Amino acid sequence: MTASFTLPTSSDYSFAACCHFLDRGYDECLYTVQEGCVKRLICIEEQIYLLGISAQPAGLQVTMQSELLHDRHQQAALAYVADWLDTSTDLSPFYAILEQTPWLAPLAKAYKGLPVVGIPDLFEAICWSIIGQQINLSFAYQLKRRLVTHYGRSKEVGGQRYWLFPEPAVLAGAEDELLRTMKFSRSKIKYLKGIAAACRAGTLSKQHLLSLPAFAERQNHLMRHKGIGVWSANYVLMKCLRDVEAVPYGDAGLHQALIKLGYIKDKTEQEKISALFVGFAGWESYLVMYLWRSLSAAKS
DNA sequence: GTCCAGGAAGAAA
DNA sequence: TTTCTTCATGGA
Repeated sequence: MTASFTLPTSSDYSFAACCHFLDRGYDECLYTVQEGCVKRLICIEEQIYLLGISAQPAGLQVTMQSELLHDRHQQAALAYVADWLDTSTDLSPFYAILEQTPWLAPLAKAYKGLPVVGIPDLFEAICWSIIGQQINLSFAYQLKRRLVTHYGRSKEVGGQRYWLFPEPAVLAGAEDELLRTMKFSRSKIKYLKGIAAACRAGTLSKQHLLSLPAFAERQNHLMRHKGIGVWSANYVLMKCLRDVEAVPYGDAGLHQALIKLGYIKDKTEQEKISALFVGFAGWESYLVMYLWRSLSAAKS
């Protein structure tokens, strides 16, 4: 059975802009983007649903397919989509700042309505940050696909198989040698299994991170775990905890974008980069998002 | 063949 | 405290 709901969005919001970001040409295995419809599985209290998300005049249309549907699960699914796709942030203050900077102003126009697309699941967000360390993105997506299709649960709907990111308990017990054949480095294996064990044990949780009042505390709590450095901590805080002040300093994509726009000549100009973000206080992660988006030239 | 990717940890200086 | 080395693979 299929149920359909409407999720309101902020005024400037553009689902099309989301779709373009979600479908930048990488081999993503956790969702599909086809004809203006995003589909992915979601697991709520051991119940698996296929979500379909598309645009409608009043906001987003979210459909849920499953054998049975609990009201509580419906609310959780809508909350997940609202968090993932950042549907409630009013972007106009961000554009006001962006347009004051001539060399950045074109980004506001080109990607109008693009929010910060997140990764609501903490374990998934951390794993993705570790997988993506120091390797090119296409290889990172290859690694993620091997991990997900081997250790994740899946469901076939309409001839298409969809996947959930693996559970911490499953990855914690993964065989090192098998992960090696998937081309994970020994350090990535060690980091991923350590994070999996911490998440399974509950010593690392989104709920606890959210309870820490200061940004620096959340950063330090993440960085206590092997495999999470400054870049990963900030990446996770930006994509999962939605800390707007989280900037993944040192990020290769960030450097590329700023070089391409002519703001810096190489990645050594770190002072200039931090100076730029000072002017975007409260909207730092949005600037990062737009800079990343500016790297994929395909569509606007 | 070389360089560097959406870095991090451990060793060495 | 700062800098160097290693990790692993693949695309340019």
